[in-house]
Amino acid sequence: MADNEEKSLTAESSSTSAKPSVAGENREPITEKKKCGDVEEVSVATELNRLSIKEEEKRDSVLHEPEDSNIEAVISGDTVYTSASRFEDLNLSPELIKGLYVEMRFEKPSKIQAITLPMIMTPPYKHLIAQSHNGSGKTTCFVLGMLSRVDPTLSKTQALCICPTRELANQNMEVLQKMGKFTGITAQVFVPTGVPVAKQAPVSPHVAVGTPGTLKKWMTYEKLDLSHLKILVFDEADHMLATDGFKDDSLKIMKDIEYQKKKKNLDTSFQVLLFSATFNETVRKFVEKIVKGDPNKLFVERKALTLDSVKQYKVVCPEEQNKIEVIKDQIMELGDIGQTIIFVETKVSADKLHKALAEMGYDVTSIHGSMTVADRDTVVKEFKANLTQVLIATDVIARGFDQKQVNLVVNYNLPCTYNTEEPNYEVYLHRVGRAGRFGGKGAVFNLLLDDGWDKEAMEKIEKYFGANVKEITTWNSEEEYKGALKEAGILG
DNA sequence: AAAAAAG
Repeated sequence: MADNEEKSLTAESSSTSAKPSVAGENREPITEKKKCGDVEEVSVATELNRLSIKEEEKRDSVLHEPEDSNIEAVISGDTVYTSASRFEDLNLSPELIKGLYVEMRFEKPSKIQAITLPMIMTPPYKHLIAQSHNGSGKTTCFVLGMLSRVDPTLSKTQALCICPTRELANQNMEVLQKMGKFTGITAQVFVPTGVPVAKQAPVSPHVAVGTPGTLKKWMTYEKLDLSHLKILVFDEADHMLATDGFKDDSLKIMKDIEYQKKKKNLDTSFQVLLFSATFNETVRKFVEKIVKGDPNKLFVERKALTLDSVKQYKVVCPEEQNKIEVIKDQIMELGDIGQTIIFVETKVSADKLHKALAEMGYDVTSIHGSMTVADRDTVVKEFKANLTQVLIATDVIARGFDQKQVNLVVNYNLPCTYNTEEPNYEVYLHRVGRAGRFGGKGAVFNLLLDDGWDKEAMEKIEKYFGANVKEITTWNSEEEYKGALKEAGILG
């Protein structure tokens, strides 16, 4: 109930939405253009290199960026976008600027923010498909994008963000509320609460954030009117539009928005932003078809996606039971290494591992989709408050979950693709990305069995990302684990 | 068989 109450972000009086300049007068454009049909292939590598030298000098900035070379950008149309080296370059309202500095405590845009924010905010508002590394600041891109495009004086829902899980929806809502605290913009999260949607009163927050099922419900019961929508965001877009993900729901919501607009004889167009750290070839092709009319695109080369700051290790355990011993003896007894997430494949194995460790007297929590929403919320709240140190999880929190203190990720099982022999490369990358947020240090332990599939899958993953995954050669050697964690920089 | 969902 409380979750679905409309929340005002207001702390001060509102202002009209800001419009950024089309191109900076005194700044150099980020692009070197090469004509290629009606689309221009644009290399931003030169600019990025220049930026990284600059950033090297200012070491103490809040946002530490992982290396962002190997980015490929395609800009459509004639608009020249200028990389925003400061938030002031974006013509944001003073209230939004205040939110960025005072509430978020940002100093300047991260690389992905510097590049995409002008693309998002400059009219004509083009669609954007943007890929960038885990922990590089994508959320700020689309949250700021939504906030900057909302007119606070118009009491209509103008921005919508669709997320794959309630946890991510809640997390994005928190960021939005913080960033927009001084703007007067209202926002509401749409996730299951236990109260039937049919019994809810109609609402019209400026910004809506939610999960597909609940959003669909609110729309079909005509409790949420999106006929004035200006901007639609898909967080974890590759999963939101994947066949084995939320493709049908996502397309249905897009159709319903158009229908709502048509019914009121309003312009049916709206800007679409697609953000993710991963876009495999299949999804990428499909995604490019979804957003019509030459979207701006930003992609990262696959081999450049793994974070250098997060060291990866693998260890072959003779028996399944040994995995629990590794967790017990090598991880639970380490002392101060920050927080840990242990990923398992199924809900049942999450419960089993939780029970096993609890019986040995260890203080762990777990989260998966069969738990009550109240329990899920509590577990996340406690973990985010640093009250718990070890969290066992299914892939509910594989994507997007942002907790800076997570230094260690354990893959109790390697992620596999359902009904195939293939490992799930995307999920692997997302899990690993829970550690080392915003350039922080991290380590990953992959617990393998000696049964063939595990080792093969691990090798495929290494090859796919060109990753260096070092082997811990003796599964029960304390020195080796400690050495690994010291090497990763998370053990003193 | 992860996830979302008064399906």
